[in-house]
Amino acid sequence: MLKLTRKVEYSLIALRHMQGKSADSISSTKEIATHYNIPLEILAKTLQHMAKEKIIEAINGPRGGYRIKAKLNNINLVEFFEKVEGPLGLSDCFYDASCMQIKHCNIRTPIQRINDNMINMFRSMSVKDVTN
Amino acid sequence: MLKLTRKVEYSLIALRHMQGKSADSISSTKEIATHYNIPLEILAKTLQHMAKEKIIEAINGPRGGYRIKAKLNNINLVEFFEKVEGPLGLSDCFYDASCMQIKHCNIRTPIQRINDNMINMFRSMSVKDVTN
DNA sequence: AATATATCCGACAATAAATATCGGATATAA
DNA sequence: TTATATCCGATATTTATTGTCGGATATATT
Repeated sequence: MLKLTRKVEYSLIALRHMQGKSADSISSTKEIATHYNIPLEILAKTLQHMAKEKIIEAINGPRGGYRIKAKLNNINLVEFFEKVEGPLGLSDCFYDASCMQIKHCNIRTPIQRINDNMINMFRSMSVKDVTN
Repeated sequence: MLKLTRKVEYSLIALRHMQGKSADSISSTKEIATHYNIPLEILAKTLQHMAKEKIIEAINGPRGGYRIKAKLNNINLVEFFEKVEGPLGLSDCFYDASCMQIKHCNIRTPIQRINDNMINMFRSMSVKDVTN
């Protein structure tokens, strides 16, 4: 529990990889996948997703690939995680009402407090803090 | 991602339930399961596990059940999560060496930093902070 | 002593979430 | 025109979580 997903890990690996090169140089999916031992198709999807979210931009065609588009120090980790994986929360009940014990639940408020702490912690870090 | 498991949620619900009663009164699995709409067998396992970890103690036989044994303000959330669910970490590689890109991984250290922040945050809260 | 109620516990089954694969499309540099 | 790259929906596989079953042991009550 409390794990990041591979999608998030692969996204961060890719961003850090691009970050290490000159600003407008282009990295292809294959280049990144082989270098870090990531399944090509998965990484492809992950990068396409980030492109759709305007974090990176795609260049089509041969010699194409991706390069960083957004200012990574302007994206905090909550925003980033939500762009890549969707809503964030220790329990589903914070963004999805359906729960068997919604009426009797005695830990919703306490867990909400922990959740807030966690969110604040992630919000205090930018993507650049991770990729630098 | 970054979710608590039901096992943890059920454990906290049960503890908070017991916390709300006089110190030596006993709560049976059935009582808790029906009140909070938790599958009986799952809750049974969860409570047995907490008993083995000396967080609660079991009283056998009819009119038996469980009551709180440990000082809940002496158990921080990292200890608690690890007792209930095992090792804690944003990625497996912090406690399990096997990783495809262990050699080339470029985000291990950055993620370790986030991980440390998260651990510190959980360590600063006691179980009692949640169940009170 | 018999009975009913409770915990105990290993093995297994079902479900859900995450991870990975496939097939075929479109874009474009050379 | 060709080769290389992104694009993207559908689907399969794997893993982790969640839940079920069967039968054992302990003990208060009658």
